[in-house]
Amino acid sequence: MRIKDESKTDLIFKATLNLVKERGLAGITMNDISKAASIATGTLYIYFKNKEELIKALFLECRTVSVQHYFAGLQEISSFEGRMKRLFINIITYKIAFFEVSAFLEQSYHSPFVCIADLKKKEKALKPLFALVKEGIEAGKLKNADEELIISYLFGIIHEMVKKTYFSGKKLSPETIEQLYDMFWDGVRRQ
Amino acid sequence: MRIKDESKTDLIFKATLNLVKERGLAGITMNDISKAASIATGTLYIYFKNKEELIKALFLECRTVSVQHYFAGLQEISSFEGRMKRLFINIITYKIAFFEVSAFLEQSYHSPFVCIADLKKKEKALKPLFALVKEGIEAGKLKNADEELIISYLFGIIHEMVKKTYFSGKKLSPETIEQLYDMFWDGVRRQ
Amino acid sequence: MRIKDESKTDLIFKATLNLVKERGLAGITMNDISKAASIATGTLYIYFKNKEELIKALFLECRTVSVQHYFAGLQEISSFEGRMKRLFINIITYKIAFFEVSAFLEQSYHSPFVCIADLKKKEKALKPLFALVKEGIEAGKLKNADEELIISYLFGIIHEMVKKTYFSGKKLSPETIEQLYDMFWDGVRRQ
Amino acid sequence: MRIKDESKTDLIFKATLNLVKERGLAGITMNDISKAASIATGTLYIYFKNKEELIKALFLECRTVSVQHYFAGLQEISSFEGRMKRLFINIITYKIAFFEVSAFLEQSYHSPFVCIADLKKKEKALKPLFALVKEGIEAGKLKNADEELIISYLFGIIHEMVKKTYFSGKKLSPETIEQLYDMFWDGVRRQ
DNA sequence: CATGAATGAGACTTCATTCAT
DNA sequence: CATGAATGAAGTCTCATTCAT
Repeated sequence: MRIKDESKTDLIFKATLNLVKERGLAGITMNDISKAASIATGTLYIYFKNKEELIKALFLECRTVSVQHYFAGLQEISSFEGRMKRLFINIITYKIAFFEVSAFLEQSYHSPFVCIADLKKKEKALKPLFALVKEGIEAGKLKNADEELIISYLFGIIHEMVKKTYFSGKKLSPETIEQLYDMFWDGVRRQ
Repeated sequence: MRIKDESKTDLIFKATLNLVKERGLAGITMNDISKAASIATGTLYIYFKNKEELIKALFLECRTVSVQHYFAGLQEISSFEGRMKRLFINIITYKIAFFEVSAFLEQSYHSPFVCIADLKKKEKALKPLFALVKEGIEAGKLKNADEELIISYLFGIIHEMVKKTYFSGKKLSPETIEQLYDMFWDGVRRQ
Repeated sequence: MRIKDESKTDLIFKATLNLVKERGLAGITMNDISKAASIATGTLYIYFKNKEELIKALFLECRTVSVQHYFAGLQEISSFEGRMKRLFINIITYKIAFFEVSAFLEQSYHSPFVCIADLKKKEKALKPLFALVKEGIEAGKLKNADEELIISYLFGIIHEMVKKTYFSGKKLSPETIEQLYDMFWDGVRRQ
Repeated sequence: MRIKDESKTDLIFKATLNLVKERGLAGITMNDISKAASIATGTLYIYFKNKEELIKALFLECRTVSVQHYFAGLQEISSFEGRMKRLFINIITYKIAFFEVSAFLEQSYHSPFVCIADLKKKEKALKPLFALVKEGIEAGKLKNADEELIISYLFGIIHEMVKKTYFSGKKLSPETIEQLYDMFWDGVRRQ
């Protein structure tokens, strides 16, 4: 018999992400996905109970993978400032490079597929980020604001830039990233 | 006669905005809208050719009204710093108060309903904002960055905060707005 | 607007009964039903939430109508024997004339559509029959057996005969009915 | 090798009968059957060309086995009355004990799987029963009615009782069987 | 032979749109 | 204009059957 190939899950995920990037979460059908993944419609239902489960699974996968990239290489850096910058660069670089993931996550929040319980888990995944911010505040390096406020500020800057970059069709130069980081940093550092 | 028309259009718009806020643009049907607006399905098609036109019209309406609020009372302020701050407060206050408008606009960008031509007009509507930023740069008050970069920075911060506020279910205190503005301002002012 | 025509429910019911008679409950699709009723598929879903509800509603309708026919004209007859015979004739005549109803009810019992709760209500509908049998027993005219036993005996005889008649393609002559009734009566009367 | 085959066929048959008893013939899939039989779906198709063949084969098997039970021990009884009673008891006892077989046969008649040709063979299998009834009529012991009428009467009584017993969840006591037989016998014997 | 993943036709159901009233 | 029942194309999902291992 053919062995159930878990790499097929990946195939399906990739096809879905590409379609969502192009047409939006609202505009894709199970038929679209199966065709994009070069498999039969019925096969989708071997790997996922229904459309909702497929989207939910993809959502969780995207979030997990995203967060892993965010924190890559961070523990090797000693200075707080270095880690902050590396984190910023990590996030924006990843979100640009894998815009489909970024776009999918964004749209999932407003979809009927992802429930609040799933969203709650996000904060857990971002704990190291909270810790880093807390460390900065306590060390007197960041403004004495609510951690969540600072994190919203961080992601807000990045999200908007990533979107703008994608829709403009241009590349994001290292210089622009540097400029953006400077704005971020000047905004949060204690002055 | 004309008055009756407009009031019904408004009714439809309001119903749609509320539904989108609750279920997302992907999850609403023409039937949902007509029920929420307490009119018959067929009546929708008297006022709008089809679903796409309805969404598009609502999109344009939302954008126009939004921008009007953004710039309200701005010309009465003389100092650049004052106008910048007032603009920031205007935008975030409006987006919080009319989250349904904000959420709808956000989702429309990724929908199959709003085309690129429609989006292009946005920049036109935001011209006064571009002018203000340009003025700040030329006056040496803002960092010497690309105007679009600064505007992305501005909206990024606000969008994220607005979303966070809505989903947390809490109110946004004037103090927090003040804090957020400080971060914004420290990020963009020339230092 | 077109007024929701409750006679359409009847149209759907009749189409369904005919199809079930010909192909069995297992072999019919919503598409089949809509075509047989000369309406669009979607229209079915205006009148019934889904296939299960359609079948269930038809089941209840068939049972109600059947029982009404069983007891027609019974109260005009004074003698117990007369009422018993009239009932027997009523039932077998109705089941032959409306074989589609009879067949549908039979098949519904074994379908995934009709639940036990629905079946329970049957006994309530047949109460007058139980009363008649009880009367006969207490008057010493029927064998002193459990009422349910006697009623099973009654329906068993009829059901089998009705099926046999339909599948043979022949008519059931009054003489044969008479013969069958004699067998029934000799079986139940106290001797 | 051949033995292994037959044991698997049996396994499939038993699984199918159980499922039909629980969910009805309409509600079972090849997947259900394979799971209930603890084999792979593909294996089903080694033993049966397709679903129709499986059901048809099971139908024929059930009928053959049923009839064997009906006539078991009959030739050892000398009196007509004794044989008649034994037959009645045999049939009802078997149908109660193997209700799944009884239910399956009943439902098969109305299914798209069993064709008329298959049904015709039934009468052949029941020839000894026809002979017995004929003997009774000619000996002046049974009413002078059509043999088929008497046989319908016999099976009708039994079928209804068997169904009632199963759905009530209770056991059928020997006394009740005796009572039912008395009703049957009083109904058919010449008086 | 046995397996069960893969297939895709066809079932059930939804929903944008039309139309008779 | 307003209505909402009717439509049917298109979506989601199931399941008998095939096939690579």
